[in-house]
Amino acid sequence: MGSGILYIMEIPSKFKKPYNPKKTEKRIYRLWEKSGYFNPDKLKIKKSSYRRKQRSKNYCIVIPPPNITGSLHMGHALNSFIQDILVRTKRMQGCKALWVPGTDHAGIATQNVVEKELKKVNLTRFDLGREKFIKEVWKWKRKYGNIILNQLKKIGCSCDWSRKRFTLDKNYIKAVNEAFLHYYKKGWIYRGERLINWCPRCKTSLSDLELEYKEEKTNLWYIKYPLAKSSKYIVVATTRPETMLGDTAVAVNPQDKRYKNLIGKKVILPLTNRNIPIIADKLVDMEFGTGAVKVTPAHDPVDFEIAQRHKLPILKIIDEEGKMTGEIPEKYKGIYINDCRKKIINDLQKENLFKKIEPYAHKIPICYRCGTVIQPLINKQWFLKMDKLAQMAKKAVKQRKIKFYPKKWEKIYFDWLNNIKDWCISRQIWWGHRLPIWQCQMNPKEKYFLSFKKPKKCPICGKCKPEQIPDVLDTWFSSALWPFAVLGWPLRAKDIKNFYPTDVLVTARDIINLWVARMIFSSLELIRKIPFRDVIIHATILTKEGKRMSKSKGTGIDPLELVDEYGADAVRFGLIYQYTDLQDIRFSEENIKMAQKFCNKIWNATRFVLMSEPSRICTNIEYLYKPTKIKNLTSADKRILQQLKTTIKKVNKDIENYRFGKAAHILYDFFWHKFCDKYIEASKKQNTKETKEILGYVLLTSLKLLHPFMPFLTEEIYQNLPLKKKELLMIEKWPET
RNA sequence: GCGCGUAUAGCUCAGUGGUUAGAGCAUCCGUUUCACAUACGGAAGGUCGUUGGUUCGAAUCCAACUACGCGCACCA
Repeated sequence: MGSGILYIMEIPSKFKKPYNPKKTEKRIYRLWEKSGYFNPDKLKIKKSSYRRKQRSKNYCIVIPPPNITGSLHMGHALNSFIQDILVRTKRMQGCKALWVPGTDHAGIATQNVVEKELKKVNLTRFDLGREKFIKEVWKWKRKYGNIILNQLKKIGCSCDWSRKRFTLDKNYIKAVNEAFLHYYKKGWIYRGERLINWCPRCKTSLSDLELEYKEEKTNLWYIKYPLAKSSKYIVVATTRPETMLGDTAVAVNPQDKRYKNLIGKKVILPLTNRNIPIIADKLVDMEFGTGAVKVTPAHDPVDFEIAQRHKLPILKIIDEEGKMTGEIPEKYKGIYINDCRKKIINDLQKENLFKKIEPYAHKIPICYRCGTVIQPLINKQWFLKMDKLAQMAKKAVKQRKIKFYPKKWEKIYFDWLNNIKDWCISRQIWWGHRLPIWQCQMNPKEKYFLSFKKPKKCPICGKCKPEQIPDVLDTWFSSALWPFAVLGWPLRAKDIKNFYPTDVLVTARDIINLWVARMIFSSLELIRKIPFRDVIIHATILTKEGKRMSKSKGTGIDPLELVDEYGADAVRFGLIYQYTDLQDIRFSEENIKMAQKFCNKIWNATRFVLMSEPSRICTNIEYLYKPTKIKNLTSADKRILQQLKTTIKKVNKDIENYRFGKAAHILYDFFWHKFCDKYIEASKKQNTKETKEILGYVLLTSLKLLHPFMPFLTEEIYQNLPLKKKELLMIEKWPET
């Protein structure tokens, strides 16, 4: 194994100019794709001290599937950079590293986008009908659904595209059916009449997690409810006077001395002349309003709970369109809630039934997909029992089988699971996984059965033609299966055997419960394994002013525009340089500029190494790994080799502990200030053979360490180094210490 | 209402008990000799949110307060 020194007369001409990412990135990405090494099946397992530390020879991350309606924003970019750093590092460390890409059909979000398109030509989904509408959505998906995945290629993501998945693929549907069947057999799926969140615009139910809240400035109306057979009255305070039409009681706190002698008496509900009781319930807050609350069981979650306890009648007075309905005076029927409110206020005023009206601000729930005010209403829906699943999910994190980074986010997880309610899994939209539930048409009672195919004969009555219920599953029901469904479950797939549980999940804090928690219990229940060992919750990227980046407000920054201006590596390094454990990152473009300069610095340092006189570089990679043959070292030589060793150790540790920002700082400091400022300067004075060799060695080792962070630049340089045995930096051996 | 997080240079952030508190960007001054002016050398810039406490010693630990952000809530 000789020294393998190659004397070169001229450096590649491209190094004479500054680094040009635009001319490089596409070509390098094609080179990687052509190599096939994004697919771990093509990788050879390498001996490496790092590989031995790994739990298995395989390493796997599944991407949080972006919605097909999505286009890359800063959050996606940060999310993807982290995953790519991990996968690229593990690949170089000798693992069969797999990063599975894919997209989510995103039920309500996608349906809304296509509905908006239809609206432009004055059509609604109901005009088209279910079948035609779904065809339109597929058409839309084929046209736009892959945009975001192609954007991931532009920022250098090394996903295995041959394993790309979509939540409505044939095989994915099998997984969803299998999961449904499993829960159904256990008796955990049931149909129930409950108070649910209803979006009158999307015309579907929503789970609690799918709500957002916005501040509403309104009034608190104090309404007099006359006592029956008396001239006295009790005053109730409300923000929604129109719901009084559905009141079936007035409730007070049992401890409240003011009302003690009224409990059990009746009041006459104004405008309707119905008699309703005054009841006592501990949920009533004596401090709020008058301490007496009107109870509208069909349209308020707390009132519903009170009604169940006291067996009160439940009067539904608001329908799925957001209009007044039911047993109410004729003049209010069929009008929208807001108009009805005005009418009611007017009518109550006429009868002098307001004690007072005071301004009041509170938060009201809105739909997370369209922003429409949510109507709580009573409705028959399908639910999944959560008690056992929640227990399992809690246990796995408590026993540290799954760890959150940073740990503080576990609290949000536990808080939700501790107060869990059964999961309403049915949605009244059309785009999604249809519930495999069929209804017998003969029986006057509601009878249902499960079937994945159209049944020839009704198994209940034996006569009728059963019909499948129209509902689809909550999008998050299918997303919850993602990590194992993409690897081939429920089949006994090789990938499941080799890559499951996956190693790490990288995501943002807003879907800890919506998605992460549900993956955990789904995996534990359905395949008796955790879905991943570590959960990285990264910061949210805000504007410099600390505001949320939003397209509609024009505060968003398009990462691809940054890539266009500074190059993908600069965006990657600049963003990761800012990575911390904080909940937010205020984005500053200055860091991207810094990284761009850093790219150029590396480029120029390479030029120096290549043209240092006599122009030569070690050509034998083995030789370069361990410059043991180098003797006669100066103190500068020894120092830089020691500093390099320390840098490798620190970078390893920081990547291992998911401290990516710190790793970037260390690499920056080492390369610029220790290697360039000090050692390169020193090398100019000590023009020895050893120095030239150390220059090459330090450069190549630095390129390897930098590759997960800035893959394009480092690969491009590597491809132009005069090395004898050269393949791709992407699969080069990670530096050992 | 309850809980969590943050507050350090003009800006974005490092820095968790120990000499004169750091980086990048921005500012000012100087330098184009041969890797790089996307560079190099230098300067200026901070009562480390406020108040109190623990300690020989606090940006760092504790408490309260203020501001901003986030999450949850039974927001009638």
